[in-house]
Order: sequence, then structure tokens, then C-alpha cells
Amino acid sequence: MEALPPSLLGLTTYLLSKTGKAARGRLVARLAADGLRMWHMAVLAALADFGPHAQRDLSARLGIDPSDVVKVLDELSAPGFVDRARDPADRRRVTATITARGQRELTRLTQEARAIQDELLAPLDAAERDQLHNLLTRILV
Amino acid sequence: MEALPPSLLGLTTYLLSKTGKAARGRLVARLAADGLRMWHMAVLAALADFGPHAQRDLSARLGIDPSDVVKVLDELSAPGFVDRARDPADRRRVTATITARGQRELTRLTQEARAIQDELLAPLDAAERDQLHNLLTRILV
DNA sequence: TGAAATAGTGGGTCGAGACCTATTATTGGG
DNA sequence: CCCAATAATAGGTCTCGACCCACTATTTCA
Repeated sequence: MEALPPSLLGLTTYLLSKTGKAARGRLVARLAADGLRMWHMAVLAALADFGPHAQRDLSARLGIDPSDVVKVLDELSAPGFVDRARDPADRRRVTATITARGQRELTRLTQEARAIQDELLAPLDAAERDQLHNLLTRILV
Repeated sequence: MEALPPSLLGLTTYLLSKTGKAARGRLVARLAADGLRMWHMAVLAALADFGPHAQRDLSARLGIDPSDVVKVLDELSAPGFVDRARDPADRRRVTATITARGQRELTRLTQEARAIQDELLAPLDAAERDQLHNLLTRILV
């Protein structure tokens, strides 16, 4: 009297939704310990991987509303994870840059994400984890 | 200037979260067309797979708050997808039963979920879809 | 040079999900 | 037989993500 309905478990859509929720849930919990949310990590990653962005470009890259970028950057610059500077070439633009402190934070968060991954994927061996990673990558195109 | 950060794409946690969100998003959109949400489908599936439940048992099986079960059943009985009847053996209990109409609705929803699945998993061949399904099933334990 | 477009910002809304509490009816145990 | 536990219910809170509009500063272009 405690199993989930097979009708649902037979749907890959449902399994994806459920495992995705588990993955996100755990990640969100760790981020919350630092007062951050998903978008904060995504923004830090984008700045680390691709260098400084105008806020508009962050918005386009991550698919986040421009007005929400403002708020995320507000919260990332408070603890000194990013710097914001008006672009001299186009004074409408504000360029966001990750700081050394922000880099360190991102590294820490990434390590924790890998720890979560190890818990979540515990039932799978290394080859299977690679397989899963591969399949998911191809789905996202 | 439009790629996602490799730091994130390298995390299976992130890929799971992202594909899960995509899967759930599409499913939710179809359900919304019928004025339903995820829990409605889950409840219909549980009633179809395991037969009539006391509300408390539905709550335990699906991991949903008892007071939310009430609301979901309210919304499922309005269009006649489930019947509610006071249990004569224990008049505190209310037994929820899926109707023929509810069965039909569930079948329809399941078919649509499979259609969504086909779109989402388009980049994978049949063997790979099975593989994915298998891996996800094992993660959920 | 004046009008339209663009970038950022502040201030909201809205729905969903998870959760929580009080109340009523009913049952079962001491 | 009475009290504690249980089931359902109504009502509410809180947070989050996604979205949207108005406003200002600045740039571009006709």
C-alpha cells in the first residue's frame, strides 16, 4: 500500500520530472544555505565561463527576464561575488564581472553539486552515469 | 553569444533539473488545457492502478498533504472523474473511486504524455529511450 | 535635432506547491 | 462510557518562479 502508480512510472516524462525535481530540490537546499538560488549559480557560471556580460546579454543567454537579472545581480554584488560597472562605450549598459570571491564561491557550489550528484546517482556505476549524462545532453540539444 | 555555461552543462544534477523542468513544463501545459494539474493525474493513476482509496491512503501513497487531497478530489469530482462515498465500515473515511469517465480521461492524458515524450526524446533512438527509462527508474529506487 | 529604440531599474501581479492549524465527525481503547 | 486518536475538511500562510509595466538615462537614426 505504498508503491507509486505503474501508469506513471511507465512514463519517461514522469520519471524525468520526478528525478529532475529531486535533483533540483537538493541543489536548491544547498544554495539556500548561502542565501542563493538557482539563477545566482547560473549567472556566476555564465560570467566565469564566458567573461563579463552586459545584463541584457546575461538575460538572453540564460533565458531569464531582464528585470530579474537586476535582482539576481543585486544579490550577487551584495556579498561581493560580482562587480557592476557602467560601460564607458555605451553608458546605458552595465557590465557584470565575476570577482575572485565569486569564483571561489562558484567552485564551492560546483563541488557541492557534484556531491549531491554522487548521492543521487548512487545506484548507478561510473559507466552508467556517463551514459545518463550523455543521453541528457543530447535531449537538451 | 548564446550557449549555456559549460560549468553547468557538465553537471548531471543540472541536466536532470533542466530536462525534468522541460518534461514537467510540457505535461503541465497539456493538463492545464483540461483545467487539471499534476496531482490530478497522479490521483487518477493511483485510483486506476490500485483501486479505490480512502483519502488518507492516497495522501500516504503519493506523498501529498491530506488537506490537499481534499482539494484535488473536489476538482476531480466536479467533472465526474471520481466518485466519493462515505465508507460504511468506518464512517470517518471517504472512499474515492475512479469513474468510467475518469478512466477515459486518464487514458487520454497518458496518450498525450507519450506524445510529449516522443517530442522531447526525439534525439534518441528506441534503444536509447529504453536505456534512459531504465537508468531513471533505478535512480528513483 | 527630435523621435524611436535600447538598457537598466523598481515595482508590482499571479499561480503553483508545500505546509500548517482549527474544527467536526467518528471510532476504538482503557 | 469517556477520552484519545483518527479522517476529512475549510481556511489560511509562505515562497518561488515567471512575467509584466512604467519610468529614466542614453544612444541611434532619419
